[in-house]
Amino acid sequence: MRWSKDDKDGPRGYHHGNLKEALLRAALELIAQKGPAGFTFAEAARWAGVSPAAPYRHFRDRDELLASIALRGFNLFEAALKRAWDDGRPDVFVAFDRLGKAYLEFARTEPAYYSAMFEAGIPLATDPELREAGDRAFAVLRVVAEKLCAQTPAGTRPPALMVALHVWAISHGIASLFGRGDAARRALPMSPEDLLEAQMLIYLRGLGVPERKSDRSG
Amino acid sequence: MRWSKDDKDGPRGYHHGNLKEALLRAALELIAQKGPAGFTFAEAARWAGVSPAAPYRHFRDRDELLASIALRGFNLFEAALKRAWDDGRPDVFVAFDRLGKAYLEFARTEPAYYSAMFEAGIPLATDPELREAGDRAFAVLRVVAEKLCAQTPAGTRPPALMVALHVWAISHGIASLFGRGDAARRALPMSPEDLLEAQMLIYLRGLGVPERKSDRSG
DNA sequence: TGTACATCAGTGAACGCGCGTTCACTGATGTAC
DNA sequence: TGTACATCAGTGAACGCGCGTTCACTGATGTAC
Repeated sequence: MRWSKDDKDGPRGYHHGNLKEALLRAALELIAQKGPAGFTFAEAARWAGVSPAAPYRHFRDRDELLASIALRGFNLFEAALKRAWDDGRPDVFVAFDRLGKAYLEFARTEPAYYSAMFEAGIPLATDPELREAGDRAFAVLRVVAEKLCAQTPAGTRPPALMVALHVWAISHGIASLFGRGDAARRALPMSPEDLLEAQMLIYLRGLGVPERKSDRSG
Repeated sequence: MRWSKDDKDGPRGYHHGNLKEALLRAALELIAQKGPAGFTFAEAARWAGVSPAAPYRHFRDRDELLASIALRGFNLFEAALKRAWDDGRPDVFVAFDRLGKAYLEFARTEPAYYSAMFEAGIPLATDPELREAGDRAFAVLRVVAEKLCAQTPAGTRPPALMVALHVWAISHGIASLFGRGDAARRALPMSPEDLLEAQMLIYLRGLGVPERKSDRSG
């Protein structure tokens, strides 16, 4: 399928009408198929049903397109994490569990965004807008970490920032090693979701967060 | 610098003498600089000071060269982890801490091997030799996990395989998010080593492994 | 030790290909009056 | 409502480039006798 002129608005003739959007979608599809390195400006144009010169009206070059994808990815990611966390309702544990599952789900269902964000090697330092979007997504984890820390015994309470980084590292580790079912990764005796949930429960126990009555087993 | 004919054995003239090795080294250097996607057969040949047709005497194609690198990487990785673990001497905790640091050190000092092994998307399924090498490296973590589990209260003892996967995920998560100092990654308020050590200690506490007297702080 | 020969490991020229990029251009759209 | 014009968003042809790959070849090395 092609995200071309007749996608939704009907045929547009000479002007595409929504080429920028179509190029982003084409790039997402190509990245999902072949990884961030395996997409070219020219092929994205072809997918959009447009001449190879057309993309230059909308993006300076390949890297700018990739950065746009990462930017949008961070925004979607932030929204997905926020939605899952839902301000910690009905309680911190249920919400935290949802958060982990949402993380894995994002990595699995949006592999192109995920790899543009974390694996494509886009230099965050040089793009403030991108960096801020990444920071906003991380801020969600940061808030979650604060709520978790608030549950720990006051004497040995760890820094929330550190806990946020731990949560991120665990999630990213599982997502990138096991979370996307391609042939390069190995088979598992349990689902990534179960693996992550178990790991999070052990980690929380280690933090000294009191356990809920129901799930002692992990 | 070039890994060319006069590298060690003196000038060889028409025959390179050790081209296969030189190509592997050139590829490692190129991958370290530009990522697994950013190395080409032709450029590796140029680095080795050899015509673009020469590599075909030693590798069927680019993918075979990449797979060779991943294979060697797994072997080196296994050796590094084993060396760090040192059969759990002088005790499980000290050895486990060393293991984590060795993991991060490998990812940092051998980024080319590391990304060929875990990020290049080489299909493990189709290359038994590669898969076995990867399995042997993982087996080290598996043994470590068993020793850790042996320290936990018998009633709630978790499966060693799961613990091994957790240890791997934590290490990989930190290594790939924070462990290599390129511009794409973000600044941290603490070293990856400290971050990993703290996370491992919390995890062990959560497993119910009794703590050593000295380090209650994490 | 010397010679003839087979094999090995390179050369270098050539090819087709797709990419990134540019350029002058032109059809379509929006707007002022 | 119609017309003139400016601007926008595309075209399509062309370019140089580096890559992967092949081919007949040849210099170097090893070995049999």
